[in-house]
Amino acid sequence: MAPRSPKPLGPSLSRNGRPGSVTIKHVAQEAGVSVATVSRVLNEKGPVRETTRNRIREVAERLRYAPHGAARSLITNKTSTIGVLLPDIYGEFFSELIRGIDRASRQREYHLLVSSSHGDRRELEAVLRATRGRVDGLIVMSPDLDTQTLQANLPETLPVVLLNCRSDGAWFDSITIDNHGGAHAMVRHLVELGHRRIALVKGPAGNFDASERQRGYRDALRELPGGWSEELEFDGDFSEEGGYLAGTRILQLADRPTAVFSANDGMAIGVLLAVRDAGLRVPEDISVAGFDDIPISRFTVPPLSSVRVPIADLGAQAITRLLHTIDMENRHDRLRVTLGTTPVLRQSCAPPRLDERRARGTAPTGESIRTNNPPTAVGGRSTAGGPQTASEPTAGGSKRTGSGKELSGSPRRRGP
Amino acid sequence: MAPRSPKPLGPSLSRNGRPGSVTIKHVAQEAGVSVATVSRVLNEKGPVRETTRNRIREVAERLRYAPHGAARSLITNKTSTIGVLLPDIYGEFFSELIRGIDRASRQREYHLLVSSSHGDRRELEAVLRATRGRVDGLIVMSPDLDTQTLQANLPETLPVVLLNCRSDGAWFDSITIDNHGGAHAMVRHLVELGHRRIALVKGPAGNFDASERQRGYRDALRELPGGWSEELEFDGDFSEEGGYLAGTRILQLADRPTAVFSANDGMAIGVLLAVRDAGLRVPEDISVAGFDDIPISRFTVPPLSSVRVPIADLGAQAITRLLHTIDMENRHDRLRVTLGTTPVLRQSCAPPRLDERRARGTAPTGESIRTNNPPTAVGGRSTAGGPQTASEPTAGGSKRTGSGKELSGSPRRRGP
DNA sequence: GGGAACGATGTAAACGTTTACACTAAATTC
DNA sequence: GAATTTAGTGTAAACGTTTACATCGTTCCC
Repeated sequence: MAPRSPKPLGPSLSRNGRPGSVTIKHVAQEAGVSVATVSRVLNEKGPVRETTRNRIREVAERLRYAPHGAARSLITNKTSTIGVLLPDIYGEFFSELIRGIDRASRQREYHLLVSSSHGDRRELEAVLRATRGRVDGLIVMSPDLDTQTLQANLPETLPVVLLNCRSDGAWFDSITIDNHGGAHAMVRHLVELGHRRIALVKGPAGNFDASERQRGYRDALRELPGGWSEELEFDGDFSEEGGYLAGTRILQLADRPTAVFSANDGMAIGVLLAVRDAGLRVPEDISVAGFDDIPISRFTVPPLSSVRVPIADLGAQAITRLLHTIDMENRHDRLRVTLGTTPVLRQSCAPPRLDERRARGTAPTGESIRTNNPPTAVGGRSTAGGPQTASEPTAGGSKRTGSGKELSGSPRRRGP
Repeated sequence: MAPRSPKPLGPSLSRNGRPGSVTIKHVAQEAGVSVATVSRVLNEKGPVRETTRNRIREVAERLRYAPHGAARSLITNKTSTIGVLLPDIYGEFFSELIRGIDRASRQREYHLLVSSSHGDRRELEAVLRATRGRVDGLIVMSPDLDTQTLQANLPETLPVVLLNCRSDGAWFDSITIDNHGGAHAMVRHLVELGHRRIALVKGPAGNFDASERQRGYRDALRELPGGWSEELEFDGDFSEEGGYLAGTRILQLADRPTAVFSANDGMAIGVLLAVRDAGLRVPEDISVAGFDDIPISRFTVPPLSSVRVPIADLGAQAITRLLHTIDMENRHDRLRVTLGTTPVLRQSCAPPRLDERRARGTAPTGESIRTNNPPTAVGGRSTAGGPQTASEPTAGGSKRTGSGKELSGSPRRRGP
């Protein structure tokens, strides 16, 4: 590629004519030392005389020298980059996750090589192979993919953390959110409110999160005499549209359910819409609960009960673990962590109507409809502990003179 | 670092003992050819005998060889990676943008090095320098940052596309969305509905998008006899909370505005909430419009009028331009593109009450409150053309028997 | 049959770093 | 004052590729 040429390199002009790429050689030449010394100064390794050091620093600064990443990682075998493989689309969840990962990695001076969509398997393989020599580790989240492909296409030495995947038999580290526990707790809560006929809006088939949440739903209902029934489970695809469709179908059931648990918030919002379009009210006529607690859920009408997921934690922990593995050269044993999820109760859930409860014989424990819960702090993250009551702005039932003071949550800037 | 050792390298064990990293040498040795030949086969350059080629391919496959990215880019001076620098937090907008960029770049077999937050200037500088030898080009979006720092810390040869930045005097390419035009058109629409007293919820000070939208708002009002007035402009920060606060203050005005234009949808949702909490109704008592048309805006109550922004386009165009610049080695002239934005009308805007209009003397053109617009296709993206009527599911005013059939828009999966 | 042209392959230089090792001169130790 | 450490620096190998050039057979064309 490069023509063979004599030694003398122009002061800040590399041989191939493109200016601007000043190398360590230029710095060395300009400072009148060898490249080794420059390298030593810049990496603060080995002893260098004070005066020399200053001179080199000054020259480097003046020439705007920045080491060539590829060259460096070629020899050090470190890229200070970690790869992030994400499923096709993840909306709110996605951006929050990236944010968590980014923050944690920046702190440790690592870069992020992100790949957000990998449709078919061949594409995934291509991406995987392409990562060689580009990343020091990999964070993979692909709830509808098999880990086989991963295992086959990655060098065994590459540290990998699986996020929220079914990690069947794979020897990767994995960090998961407690989908099952969260769903179970939320449905359990609905049951405690007095609901017996609770519909489910499922997530996409084959999706790990979706199936775990379904499992949680079923297990919660299994504790009741009636158990669960397939006819109360409706297909969905994690989209608002899908939720709307499912909601519409649910409302057409002869014996209408008194509550709907949706496998994510997006679909739950679709259900809310369907209920409204059918001329019914939430939660008076039917309760609705979601999963994920995306930011907007506090602002739906009525505010949506949901299951809070520690998304940012998920990312941060993945990074921590990954970098730890990278540091300890030797492979330690496989990690499996499950992060707790927390039900957050808002106004979209209430006890079923009195008459319905009477008809079913579930004893009422208080007045018919709970409106405004007293603000209570949301803390902890245990799944085991029962659901908690949210302290966020409640725009629920009817009039409240909101002062705005109650607005809580981290002041995240969104938009533009 | 590596100990000097004799030539013979184990069949698939690199010298430093870490297995798994099989190099081109291993392949060459195994296939009984020189590395040059292997390289030629794998890159499909130069003539190689059919049989040799097959043998090499087979060996490479068997050994799971993947070229070392860093080594390759060291010599080719191409990384097939482009860097993406984003502002701290961008929620929906952010993920959509990444998605657009990712899709476009993957198609061209480019990787993405993402850096989403760069707080202070020193941090940004560090990130910028770190990109040397890691990326072939840069996409930068930082609506509240000066381009000076960029210019100072990047090699002149690096292709850069600025997204939605004030590109004062910089010689970078820049692609911008028509913030001014969109805001202008939306406010203009409110005016045509009969509104005269229109409040603004501003974005964060110093933010480019925010200030442009404010300018659009002012320019639209300037066309009226009254003009604009500072006392109708309220501080915001692009968050729902900020919108709620601003909304509350707006409603407390003695002479209450009949409409509110918010610099983004998040704040507009906050305003919706504030109105509801004050016991008033949208759009009967007050109209509300936002900006960005984030997915959720179709599902608020009532559905929010907003300005659609071609986010994915923004990303895709940036990539296209960038790669084009990379291909053409020589620098052509600076590009400045503005992408049109499209007002999308939903149920959150209606003519002001009859009595109010009479009091102000603005002639009513029809009946008092427009409820359901006939579904019309949303197309094109011209800002110049007037606002368009949305065809999305309307959950507005009161009961509608939604069939779900009207649900349109791309079937984006969200969640989980 | 003697080049010329070409096809197939190997050799080795480069890319920009880091770092083991060699070397010198000064400082320390005995 | 000699021996030994130590600080400061240079030399050159290595990292894993790509590719210009050299080499060696063939085949082709008069």
